Amino acid sequence: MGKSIEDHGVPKPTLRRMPAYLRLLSQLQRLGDQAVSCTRIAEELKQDPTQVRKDLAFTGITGKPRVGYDLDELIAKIEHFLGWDNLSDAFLAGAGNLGRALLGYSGFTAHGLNIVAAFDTDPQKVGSQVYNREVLPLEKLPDLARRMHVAIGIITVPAAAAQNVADLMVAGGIYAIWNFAPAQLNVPENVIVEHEHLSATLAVLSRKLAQNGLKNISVPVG
Amino acid sequence: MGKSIEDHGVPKPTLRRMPAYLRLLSQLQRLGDQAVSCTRIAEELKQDPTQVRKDLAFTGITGKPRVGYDLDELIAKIEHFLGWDNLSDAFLAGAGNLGRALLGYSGFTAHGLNIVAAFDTDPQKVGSQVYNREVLPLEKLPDLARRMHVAIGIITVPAAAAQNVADLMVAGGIYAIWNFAPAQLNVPENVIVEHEHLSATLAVLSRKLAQNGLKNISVPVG
DNA sequence: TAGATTGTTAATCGATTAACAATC
DNA sequence: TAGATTGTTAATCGATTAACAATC
Repeated sequence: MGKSIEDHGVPKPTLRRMPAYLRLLSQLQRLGDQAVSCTRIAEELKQDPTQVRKDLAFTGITGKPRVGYDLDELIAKIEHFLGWDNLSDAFLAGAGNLGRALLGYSGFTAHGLNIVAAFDTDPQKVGSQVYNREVLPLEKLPDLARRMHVAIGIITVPAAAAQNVADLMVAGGIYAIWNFAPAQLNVPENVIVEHEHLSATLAVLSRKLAQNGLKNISVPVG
Repeated sequence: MGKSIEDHGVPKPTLRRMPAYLRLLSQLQRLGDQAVSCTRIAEELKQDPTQVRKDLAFTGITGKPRVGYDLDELIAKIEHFLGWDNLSDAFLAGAGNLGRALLGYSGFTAHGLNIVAAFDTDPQKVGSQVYNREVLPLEKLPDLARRMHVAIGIITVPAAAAQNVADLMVAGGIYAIWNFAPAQLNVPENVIVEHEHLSATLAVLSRKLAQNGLKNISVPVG
């Protein structure tokens, strides 16, 4: 409901495929390739070549018939398209195992994400350092977010605490939330929320398993 | 390409919405409600009522006009539909922070998932216990998987190691893989793979941010 | 009964795939 | 040149949303 006026109608599936392109392209770049065709990309990623071509067209790239796309240029265009060519600061709430995993992942800076601090309510955790980031008391989040102009909030707290954390983030002027808690979040319209709902993926996996399970087991191995 | 013969055409988006229904329904159950209407569900989850009705119809439930669906029955039907009413054993490879987060999450048993052991190559980790699960050497995975008839493999290793781990899982007869590594996996056709690609979600978030960012910042707060 | 809700068919919307002319 | 590949338009497919009769 109400797509942004600024969004030039990029399909969400297209956006979700972009990182896979980027990964493959970086590999090819490391191998010393200069150019790449949609045909090649499609083969490697087991996708439809036309789909790849349409996806890439959204970045504004222009290719050469019989050659394909310039690799360096394509990578730059995709990174710019996603806004991964400049960093946004982020606060992470919930310094448990999942939070630590995200804090410890070094790949995010290449994805435009710079987690600058973590927050928790646990006095045992507050004051400690996790992968060179300070763990601060949760109640300080709104004030600090506002003062540091932090754009992104990452929620890795238990489901029961998620809405409260989201409220604090919104209060601090954060307007993009990446939510890992299995909970619905109610936020103002202008705040972007993307959910990482593990249970959604698990539902697909479970259902396929329940459907295919018997078939697979009944096939003799030797 | 080649949808399973056994899959009675359930749309993937429908499957992905099921866990959210289940969460809401359990909440209502705890509040003591006996029945629930699609209208109600749609309102709570901010969805279209017709869509909810269609989704629920896949579970085989029948409702009563003016009343809705019996809450207990609906929960049972969804759980059965997803195969969450009986447990599947799973092996987890990669006992880092993310692996630990999954091992420590107690909600999976309610989602049909029983992680019985973890595997790692790090001698420091091997032999230890993580949330009551033994951490075993990775090379033992195939043999153990086969002997224990483990159906599901969870990959939480770095991207560079993911394909090798997938190969070991397939060698052990595992036929459903839940992949958290930012890597493509090549597996035989009959093996189910579902990816938890954080970068895909991040791409959507980043793009929206890049598009809406200026607009949001320019709106005065007071 | 009146009216809220179900179940289902039809219309719309959006994404994928196919077809094909243009080009290097 | 011949032919692989791009760019784009048209056709298909699948999911969402609208419309509406049936029902309790």
